[in-house]
Amino acid sequence: MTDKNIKDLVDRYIAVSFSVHKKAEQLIQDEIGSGLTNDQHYVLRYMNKVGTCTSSELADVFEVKKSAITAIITRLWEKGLIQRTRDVDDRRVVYLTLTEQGQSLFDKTEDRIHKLVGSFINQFDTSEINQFINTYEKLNNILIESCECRGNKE
Amino acid sequence: MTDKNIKDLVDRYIAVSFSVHKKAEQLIQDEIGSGLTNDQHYVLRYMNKVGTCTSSELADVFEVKKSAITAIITRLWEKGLIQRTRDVDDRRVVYLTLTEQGQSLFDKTEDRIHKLVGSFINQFDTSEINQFINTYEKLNNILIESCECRGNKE
DNA sequence: ATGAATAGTTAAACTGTTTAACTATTAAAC
DNA sequence: GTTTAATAGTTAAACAGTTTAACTATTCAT
Repeated sequence: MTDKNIKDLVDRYIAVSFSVHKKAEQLIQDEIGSGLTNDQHYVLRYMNKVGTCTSSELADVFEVKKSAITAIITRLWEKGLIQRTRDVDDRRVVYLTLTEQGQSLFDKTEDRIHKLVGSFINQFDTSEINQFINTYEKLNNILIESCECRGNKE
Repeated sequence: MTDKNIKDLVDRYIAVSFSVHKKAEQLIQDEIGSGLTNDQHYVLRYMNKVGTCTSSELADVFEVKKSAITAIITRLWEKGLIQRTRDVDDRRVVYLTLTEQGQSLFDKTEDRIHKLVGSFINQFDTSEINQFINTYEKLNNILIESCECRGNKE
């Protein structure tokens, strides 16, 4: 591949990924309403998936420091969306779970997001979607490997 | 497509796009060094592309309010990377350009980024890259249309 | 039993963001 | 022409998210 091709590809990729990222965040923001930020929504999403987790686990998953998680968790906790429960055996550990309110908020939002996504994927055929997400995941693996080589463990 | 398929697709897409976004930002951060944030780099990138621009233009391009641009521009200006020049005809307007220092910093960084990207795209064949970015751009257009329908002009 | 490691929090500092008020300037209406 | 609108940009206050560094409390290891 020539240098110019690489340059064009970089420009094109940065432009489209910026725009898609921005638009997607905006659409999600519309669905979750003004009471929650996107990042807070992603935390609820993860907790919905795994049921119970800890701050350290969230810091690993979202690739940020634990103190960043504390800030987000505290805000969700103040909104009454999550619960903090100390482990009785290892009293350093705090288990995080969705409250009923948090669960029902997430469920409602997720419904709307699924409807929205449904309306988008009608416009692609299945093979195009599969091809796209496969390449995306392949790119992800290459980036992960590259980050590990460079010692960017997190 | 079934509801479960949609759910799986949403989960898979969110996971991979989060991870790729994070890794890409990290790799770019490694290349641009600690003196600059990613957002600041993207502003330099745009200015390198167009030569001269205004704050209002940047606000349009990056889809943020003008005051957010002022903050970023001021930080780049304090680092001596960009120049502010008042228009002599319309004295409300301030033209923004890269200083020599800003240009040379961007050029050096861009070289390294191109080398890095070059090492990645070796691992895909051309048709896969084209297919991927075409679908990505198609998705972008769908999202743009959807945002416009909902009145999210910016 | 002491010292090291772990889980989580707190505080300070910073970037990026929005809203709202403001200045300065230009354009439009009359 | 003067007054009114709109435009370009900045400033200030407030907030979310982030990191670093110091700290508490607890558990593990030797």
